[in-house]
Amino acid sequence: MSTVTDSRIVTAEEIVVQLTEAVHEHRIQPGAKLREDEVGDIFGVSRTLVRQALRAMEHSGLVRIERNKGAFVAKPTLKEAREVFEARALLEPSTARAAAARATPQDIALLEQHIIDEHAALERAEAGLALKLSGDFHVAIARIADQETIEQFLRQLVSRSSLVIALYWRRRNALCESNAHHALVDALRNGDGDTAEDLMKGHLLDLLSQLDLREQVRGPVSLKDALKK
Amino acid sequence: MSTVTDSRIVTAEEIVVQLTEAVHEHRIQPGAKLREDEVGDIFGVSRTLVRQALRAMEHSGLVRIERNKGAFVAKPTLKEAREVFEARALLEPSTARAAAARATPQDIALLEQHIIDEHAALERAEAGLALKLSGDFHVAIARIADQETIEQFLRQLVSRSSLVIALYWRRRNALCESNAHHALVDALRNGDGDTAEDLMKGHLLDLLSQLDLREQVRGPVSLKDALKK
DNA sequence: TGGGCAGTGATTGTATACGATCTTGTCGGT
DNA sequence: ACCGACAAGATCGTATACAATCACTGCCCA
Repeated sequence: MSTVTDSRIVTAEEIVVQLTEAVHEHRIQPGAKLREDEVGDIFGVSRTLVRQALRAMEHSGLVRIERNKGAFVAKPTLKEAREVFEARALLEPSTARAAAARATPQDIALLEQHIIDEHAALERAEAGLALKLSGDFHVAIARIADQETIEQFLRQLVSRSSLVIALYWRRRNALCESNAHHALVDALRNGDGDTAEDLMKGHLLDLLSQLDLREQVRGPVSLKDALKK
Repeated sequence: MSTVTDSRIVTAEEIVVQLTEAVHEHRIQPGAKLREDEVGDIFGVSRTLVRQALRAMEHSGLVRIERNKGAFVAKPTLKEAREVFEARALLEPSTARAAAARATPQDIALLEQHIIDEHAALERAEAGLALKLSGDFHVAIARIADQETIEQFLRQLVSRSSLVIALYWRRRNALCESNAHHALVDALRNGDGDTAEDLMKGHLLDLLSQLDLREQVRGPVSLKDALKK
């Protein structure tokens, strides 16, 4: 089966979702080229819709488009990586506090199911899926806080975080232990905003500490970059 | 002159900039329809580029696109209006602090020129232009802080703020007195991060207090909206 | 007289076609 | 043998063409 979605209505948004998932789950590596014809063939649509999708992903920072060159999965620099987590540190703690004040039992149940799914993915050694679910968890909190604007920003930041993790994660084995997530859910259930805010702040710092943002030893983008001088 | 830019290379980005400016300066009202053919004729390009531009503006929240209906300048609801300023309250104070630690004499000079331009626009009774410049001032601070990610978010938030102001501004005459901006520049010049952060926080609260976010009494966009039922 | 319904024009959605630009491979000169 | 110019192929950028959908008008009928 060459086409992912046979006999289905494929919209640009659908392509964005599928590609985004693939990037989140690290099935497509940062720097990978996304040729318009190729993607179009896979989804069974013309380049028109593919271009729309790629532009959308460029706006959310997941894809970089170079004129007359094409679209590539973004490769955040060290600076960008730091900026992403700095922005998250500004947005998420307050949002967690707001979520604690609004979380309904249904919300809590949803988050708990989320954690279960995450564990299951880890046990099946599907690290990519687990990472994606972990990101969704953070977005879900913004949704519970009923902050659509921040949720939208956070979606972008979580996406870029996934790229950062693909590039700068220190030890591949130990994925973010969801103890932090568990504790957060507890705080939300109790409506304890102070604790939720602190836990979120700590959780983000913890994530950051597991990244290797000191020196760029990682493989260079292009040969030109690698060999210049 | 029917075309804004005769004998010039017009790119999608150019269209975004021009349209965005027009919205910022309130020359296009929230809710206004942006027909693809019409915009295309004005800029002398085909609908392809116009669609690209409108999609981009949709992503930044300045335009809302309804399938098979067309693109409209966004009309933030009361909730969205509040969210915009809540998000700014989270991002900007810290950013002002960071800017205070990094601002060079050139940066300060740039901001001061900004304030002068703003005053000049006010004296010429060009309220729209003054508003746009005022927004640029906030973005400039993020740039000084060297936070590209936050700068990008802030650009969107300032855009939407412009829409919010168009819809919910209480008294049309008194535009944001740039005393606040002046004091901020002073703090930045002195490298006083604490003061800069506090001033920014107060400035945003001040802006918010000048909005009428209680009830939506404002006039509807189209006759149909006005007369339905 | 008022509501439903089909026809028509206008507008958007998607695909295709053509031109521009970059990359790559080859050939001739030095 | 090496370097530069040129040509062919691939890929992207923009315009145009056609299909789908929507809004509106005018008609018909209760």
